This record gives sequence, structure tokens and C-alpha cells, in this order.
Amino acid sequence: MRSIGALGKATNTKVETIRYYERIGLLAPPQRTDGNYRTYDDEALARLSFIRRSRDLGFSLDQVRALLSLTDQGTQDCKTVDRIARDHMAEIERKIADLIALRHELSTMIESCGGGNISGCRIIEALSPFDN
Amino acid sequence: MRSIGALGKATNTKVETIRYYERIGLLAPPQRTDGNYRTYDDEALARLSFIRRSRDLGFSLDQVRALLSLTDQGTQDCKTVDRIARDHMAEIERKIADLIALRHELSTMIESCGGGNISGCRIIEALSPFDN
DNA sequence: ATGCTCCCTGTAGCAACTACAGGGTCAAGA
DNA sequence: TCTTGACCCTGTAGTTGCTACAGGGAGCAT
Repeated sequence: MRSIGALGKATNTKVETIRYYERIGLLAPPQRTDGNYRTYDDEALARLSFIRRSRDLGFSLDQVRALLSLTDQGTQDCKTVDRIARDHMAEIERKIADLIALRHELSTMIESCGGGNISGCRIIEALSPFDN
Repeated sequence: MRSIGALGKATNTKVETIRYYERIGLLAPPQRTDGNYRTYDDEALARLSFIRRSRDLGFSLDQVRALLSLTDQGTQDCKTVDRIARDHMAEIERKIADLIALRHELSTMIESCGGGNISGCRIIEALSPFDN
């Protein structure tokens, strides 16, 4: 059994975040000590580690919730898990593509500026709606 | 002069978003009709277009605010503009790198699953803290 | 007894909108 | 003239995923 602070250290999670996960129902309310302190067992540690790892991989809390409920049902519905992971992957692909397009536009814009001694700023011009 | 709805259509911006920009001081409060409707001139259209284009390029509202104040000062401080743009570019590079690393991790995880007929789900295992 | 670190609850803040609720305005058609 | 419908108004609360207090209590060392 460990305190919330110890759990936080073990999972690299802020105390407030753990309480937040409890509030939104991602973590079950743990047992309390006489002094009303939360105490966590190994299962809670495993669950929070799972949540954090999923979050690090970019899953939303809703997706994490879905993954957790699938693992909570003993029936390991691998197809659904696979679909969630693949959907997430597709979204990341989209984001990468968007950012690469953005980088291209930005770099074109910045190139045209060239250092800062031009009287009319090309970046501002590039952002402006009408050609001056 | 145009209504808020017309301005929204012209700049592909929701009416609520325009009012929000006004509330946070990004757009000046426009003139009103007798019936208390907002009316916008061409300058407002240009300003909102600038904002939207900057947002599309991923600048934060704070960055947009800085860019706008630089253009409002007649002195076109190209160096500052350039720095804002380059900082933003660097951040986008970071995001791209992060997402690509993520994609790699995710794809390894998904590959190992292979379709959904395994008894212990490999994705769940990959997310779990301990090897079962 | 005092200080220190930890813990508690509850609420408010962040970005950048979005979505109502509960009304007023205005132009066009019957 | 009346009414319908599309638009507009203000104000407030919701979204995501936390984070940061404020104002207290618990527990341990000196």
C-alpha cells in the first residue's frame, strides 16, 4: 500500500492528476487510512501505469476508458482494441500530414523574408488578405 | 458594410468565434445599426482574414496578437515577425518528430496484434505495465 | 511545541472555441 | 396587416486534460 504521492512518483503522475482521474471515474476510489489519506495497492498502480502509457501514446481519455473497460471484461475483445488503435493511428497520420503541409507553407513564408531588412515585411504580406 | 453573418461567411468563421475575438480584444468592437446589429467594414474583413490565415498556419492567438500589434505599429519590425515565425516553425518540427515517434510505437504495437484471434490481446499486453 | 512535508476538499484557471437559453430585429409572403 | 423564418443580441456553461491555488488537517522529526 502506498500514498498518493508515492503512486504519483512511481507513475510519473502529479497528485492532482490522480485525483482528477478518480473524479472522472477512470480510477476507482481507493481505500483510506484513519487520517483519510488515500492508499493504493498494486492493482491501482498497474491501472494507472496502463492509463499513463496509453496517454503517452496519444490516446484520449475516452479511448483509454474504452480500452480499460475492454480489459475489465475478461473477454479480451481484440478486434475492438485493434480498431481503437488503428483509428488512433489514422488520426496521427492525418496530423502528421497536416503539420508537414504547414511546415512547407511556413518555410516558404519565412524564406521570402530573408533576414529583416526589407521595408515591407514579406511575412506580414503573406499573412495579409490582399496584395499590397 | 456587412453583418456578422456575412463576415463569417466571407472569412469562413463562425459567428460565435467572431464575437469571441471581439470579447478577447482581437477585433475592435464594430459599429452598430439602430437595431443593435454589428456592422463590419473592409478593414475589419482584412483584419479577420489575417487572423484566420494565421490561425490556419497554427499560430496561437497570443502569437496572432503579437503579429497584429506589429502590423498596427507602422514600423514594420520584420525581425520580430521573423522570430515569431521561426519559433513557431521550430515548434511544428518538434510536433512532427513527436508524432512520427508515436506512429512508430503504435504501428509496432498494432502489427503484433495481427487481426484479433489471439487469446491474450497483444495490444493490451503492450499497454500493460507487467509482462503476463 | 514547532516546523516541515505530505495530504484533504473545493473551486477556478488555461486554449480556443462551441453551444445553448431566452430573447429582439427585419424582410418577405399570404 | 399579420406571421413566418432567418438572422441577430447577451450571457453563461460546456469541451479536453489537466494544473494551481486557498484554506485547512495529518504525521513525523527535533
